[in-house]
Amino acid sequence: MPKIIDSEQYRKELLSKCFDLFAEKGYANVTTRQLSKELGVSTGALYHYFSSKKVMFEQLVEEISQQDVRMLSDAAKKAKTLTERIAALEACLIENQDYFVKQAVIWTDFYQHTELEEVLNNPVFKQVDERYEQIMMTLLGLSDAKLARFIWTLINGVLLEQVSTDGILSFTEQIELLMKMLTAYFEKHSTQ
Amino acid sequence: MPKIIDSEQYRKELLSKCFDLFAEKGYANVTTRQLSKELGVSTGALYHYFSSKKVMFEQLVEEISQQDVRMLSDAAKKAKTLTERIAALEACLIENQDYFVKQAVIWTDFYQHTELEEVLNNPVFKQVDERYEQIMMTLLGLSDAKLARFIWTLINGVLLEQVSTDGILSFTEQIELLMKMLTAYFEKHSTQ
Amino acid sequence: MPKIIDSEQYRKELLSKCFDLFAEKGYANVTTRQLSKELGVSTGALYHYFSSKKVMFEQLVEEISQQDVRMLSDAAKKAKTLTERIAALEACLIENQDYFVKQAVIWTDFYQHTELEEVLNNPVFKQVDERYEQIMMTLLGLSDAKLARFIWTLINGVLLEQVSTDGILSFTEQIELLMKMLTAYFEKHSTQ
Amino acid sequence: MPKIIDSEQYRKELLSKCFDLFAEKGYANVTTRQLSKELGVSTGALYHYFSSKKVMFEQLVEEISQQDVRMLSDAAKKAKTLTERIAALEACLIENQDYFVKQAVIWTDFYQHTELEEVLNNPVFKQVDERYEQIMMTLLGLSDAKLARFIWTLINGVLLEQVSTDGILSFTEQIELLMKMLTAYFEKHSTQ
DNA sequence: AATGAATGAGCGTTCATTCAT
DNA sequence: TATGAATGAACGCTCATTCAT
Repeated sequence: MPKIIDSEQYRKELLSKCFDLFAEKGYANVTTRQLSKELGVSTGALYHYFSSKKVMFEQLVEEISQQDVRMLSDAAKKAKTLTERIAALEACLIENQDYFVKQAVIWTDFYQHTELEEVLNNPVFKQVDERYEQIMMTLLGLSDAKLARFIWTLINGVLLEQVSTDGILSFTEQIELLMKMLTAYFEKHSTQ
Repeated sequence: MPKIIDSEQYRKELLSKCFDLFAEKGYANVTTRQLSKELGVSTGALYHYFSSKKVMFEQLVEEISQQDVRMLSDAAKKAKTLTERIAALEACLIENQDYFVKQAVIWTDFYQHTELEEVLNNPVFKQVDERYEQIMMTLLGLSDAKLARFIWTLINGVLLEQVSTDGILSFTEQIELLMKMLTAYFEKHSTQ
Repeated sequence: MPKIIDSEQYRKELLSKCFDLFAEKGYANVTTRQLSKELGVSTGALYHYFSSKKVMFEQLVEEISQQDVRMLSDAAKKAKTLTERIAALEACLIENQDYFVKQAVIWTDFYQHTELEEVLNNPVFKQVDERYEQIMMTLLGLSDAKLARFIWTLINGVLLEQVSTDGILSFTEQIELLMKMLTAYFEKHSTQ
Repeated sequence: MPKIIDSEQYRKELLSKCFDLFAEKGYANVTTRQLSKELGVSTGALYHYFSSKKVMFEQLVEEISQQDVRMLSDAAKKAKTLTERIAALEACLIENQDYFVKQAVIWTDFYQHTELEEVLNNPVFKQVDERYEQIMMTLLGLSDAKLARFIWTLINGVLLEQVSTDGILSFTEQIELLMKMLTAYFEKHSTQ
């Protein structure tokens, strides 16, 4: 029980430690006792850093979205042509497969456990949603926001499939297939 | 004998009545009291027909898969060419949009609340998974099981997106887009 | 664990059983576990009959006020002259000393743990307050509501004193003294 | 030596600052965090000056009793006849109405949260009780200790009534009425 | 077959108190 | 002295499940 000096720093550490637990069991199936045990602190300490389990989860979701943006932004930097961009996205997803699967699970869980009105009115989540749209537009050099969002939707579909099959189906294969579909679609619809 | 039939019939009625509740609130957020109230029976009666809440949910999932197969089979009957088949799938999904969204939510919820090992070892769910694979193969006239499964995965991605945006994004548009992508992919890869 | 048939009846029994506990320890110092143990039921059963600890306490307060009115009404019946009325009040208080002391403690506790606005706006408690006023007016044949209320106030002072001294000071003596004061006051101010 | 004096002085300052908080919310409803925030110190500092919340409360009660004695003693100084004494008591109570109401609340709270045996065996509180008795005897020139104590009891009844009605009933009126009763009683029983 | 009262482990949360700094 | 992060027992309450009727 060393005394924590950088409180903000420690809060983020706690968040990153609870990522796996929430991803594996889901919000409703993780108890605060499990959380505190896993994080190596008392339940009281948890409430010192987060005003409730719900708030903790929300802050985790926020944290994740920032990390996603960071990862995908980095992936986009070197790619120039559409083919290169698609390859870069594919590589980033495959490289960070475990992370992205967990992330997708947590988002799904979040939407499932939050009142819709609350989600839609929450400025943080509006912004997060827009960030995903934006990053997909930038990454693939698209001008159509809906298309960008749609591609992210399909990726999420593949990520969530991993959960239900525990990776029996090859993630790499599926992402490659998805990217081939995208390529076919772009080829067909950009030349017309 | 007639009593058993009635009882079985009644069990199925109860299941279909709890579909909406589970889809809207999620497994963990529905209490047995809510269920019994909604179904118009006592909690005791619920336990007469289902040995636990979990079993009830599992039987619902099974029931859903059978209904899915029925709906998609019907859709496939008249279609002959690949284009017609894709159109039929699109029409079926759009026509039963609400149902399929709820169904996808329930499946996701199910996987999130069940230990993986349990899912993978459960013969019922193995079979259900295979049924989805089979129906997509039949419907689209595919010989590649993985591809069939993959398409179902993408459809699920679009269905779940509806939940998080509450239909702000047009489901019809997205399904159409997905079908266009499939068409482009098939065109490109069947001629090679 | 016999199954309770007359639910309403049983609820009242539970209330009367928790009277002593609340009076001896005070609302905040009685836990629901203590209550359930003392009442011989599970904590769950408590919540079957009362929606919260607070509601339980409020219903107890209501129940008490009704009982008070009953006791004091009975006391008033036979008395005719002012002297007789005062004697009847004195007798009733002394006879039911333990009950009235506990009742006073619970009221005090209630006011101490409830937001004032809530008390003042609560129709039940308004009514209860008026009942005490009314019963004192009837009992002593007064037309002055404020005087009636004031006398009840003084009686409560004596009742609460018993708590802090645990009856070292004779309750009987003090009530007699209070009644003498009342008599002296009435004699002086009715002849003028 | 000067440090000790400062420390002692500071302790008393802290006590006087927490008077309002305890009076308004009650012992059980004030947390040590609230206390430390209100007093402008850390929770650690609180425990430097007081070994526990309970001890803090007890010392406050003691402090109050000393202040009461001081106020009532001052009131008694100039009064000579019984009529003057009663008027002086009345004036003192009315003038310091807010203080005396809070004080009565805290005493009541104290008795409600302390085991009786503990109160009765605690030399400090024995002494405090006697001080009240003494001051009432001195103030009213009484030789009967029980009568003195009884009058203080009635005054407390009126003070506590203020809490439950939030001053809707005039405190001044009620104290005047009480003093009239006392006068009537003294007149009747001193001439016999 | 059906009821709903009863159970009690376990939940999220609080808070008096401690102690490393 | 003084701080406030950390503790963990205990709180009010929930709810899947059982069982007397």
